Amino acid sequence: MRTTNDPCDRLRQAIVSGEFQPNERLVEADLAVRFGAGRTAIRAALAVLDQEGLIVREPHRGARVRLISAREAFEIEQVRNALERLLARSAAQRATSSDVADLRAILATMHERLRDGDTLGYMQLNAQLHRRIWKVSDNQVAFKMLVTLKSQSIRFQYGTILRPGRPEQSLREHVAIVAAIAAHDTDACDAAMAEHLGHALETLRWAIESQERERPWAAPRESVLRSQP
Amino acid sequence: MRTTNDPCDRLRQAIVSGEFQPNERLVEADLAVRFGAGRTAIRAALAVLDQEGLIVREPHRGARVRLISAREAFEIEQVRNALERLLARSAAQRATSSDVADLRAILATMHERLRDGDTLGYMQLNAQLHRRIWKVSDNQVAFKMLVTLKSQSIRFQYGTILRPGRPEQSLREHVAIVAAIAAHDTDACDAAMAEHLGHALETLRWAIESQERERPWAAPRESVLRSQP
DNA sequence: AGCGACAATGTTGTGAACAATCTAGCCCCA
DNA sequence: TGGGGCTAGATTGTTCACAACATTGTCGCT
Repeated sequence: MRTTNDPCDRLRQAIVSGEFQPNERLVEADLAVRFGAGRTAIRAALAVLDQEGLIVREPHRGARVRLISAREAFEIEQVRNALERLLARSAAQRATSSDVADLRAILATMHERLRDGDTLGYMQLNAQLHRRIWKVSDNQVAFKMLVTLKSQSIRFQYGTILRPGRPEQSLREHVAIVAAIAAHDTDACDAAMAEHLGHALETLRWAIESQERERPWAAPRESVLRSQP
Repeated sequence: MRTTNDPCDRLRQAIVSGEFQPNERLVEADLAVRFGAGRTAIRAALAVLDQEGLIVREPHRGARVRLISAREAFEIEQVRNALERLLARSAAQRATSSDVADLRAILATMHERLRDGDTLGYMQLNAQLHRRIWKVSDNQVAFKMLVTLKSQSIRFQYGTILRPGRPEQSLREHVAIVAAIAAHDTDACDAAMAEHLGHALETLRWAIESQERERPWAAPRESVLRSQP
């Protein structure tokens, strides 16, 4: 069953789930019949998605799914890095024992998934853990930004887990983060999150490079990949 | 002379410049005649401004200028803090000698303004210096976010400069930041920016509290002001 | 007087029609 | 054969009218 009928949400879902390819044209009339909505509603949805950075609109030429360049993926990941560290600090301050229990429960399930080789399930729990931390830290502004960033960069997230040995390392890092939160150790939590996301950034770089190795024609490669230490 | 005719920009300008009071109703038809645009254009503008967080829209009840709470102002300032530190690091890596010269020129002018007691001019140059640093760091994603955040929190920025002794201290901090950029010392630049924005956060808290002391009835005060160390 | 139903008014949401603009295919001519 | 201009179709941008909804003031009843 579908939870919302808002064309905006449905279109967003369709884009992030890869139902529409990058650079694919989004014709208002087609979307209208597809979602059973009027062209006005579609138009409003496109305006929102444009603001969110999921699509690009050119005057009199319509909207297309936005293709996130490798360079932009790095920028997004860096911003995510900065915001997650902020929220990690805040979470270490505010976390209640109930919060910590939740986080540990997620961690335990992640451990199971990893043991069973359920990589996809692990990834989902990974995202869930981070979201739970965001919730603990209780910063609405940063929260919304992170959600938007996530939807923009989702296309790049899939390759990152394929790196050999990465899931095991990732789990260890998450354990450290939750431990720091439980201990209310702000600086340690910041450091643990920084280390985790530093590795995530490194892995993203690896994923993009290996992807470009397979099909170097796919995207016009950006020159400045290695910019951050 | 007016630079743009886009109703969205004009409406945004009108809101951030205080032409519309917080919580004031924004009736589409009125705005349409005021800006000489159709209701459709106004509608699109409202959608954008809603996404930017400058207004709130309720179904069938129209749009109002968003009132930023003190709590939200803190959240915004914290996010700004995190992003500016990121960009400061990046700027320290990438800055060319020409960039450094520009920054030093701005700094010199700030010094003059301060000596002449031109506080408003100092504030404008302050913003200009920060923007120049953003440009050096060359992270489009973070840049756009910072611009949006700035427009949201502009109402709170005015009080901060009034704190006794703050401008002098602020200038010293900016000098330290630019010095770190010139030396390409990433960590020092991060630290200098962190210190600067930490003081800015503290000053914001002071400004809000003194404002509430003058008119405690103005806004329903949030309970958790002192949340960050 | 107090209170609830209800009409009157103002405002937003939506669909249809029309105008403005872009794109692609075609023809004509060198 | 290949390129330039032109027409036809497709698509977006805009206006208008009207329906849907919320709010407010009024009237009648107790």
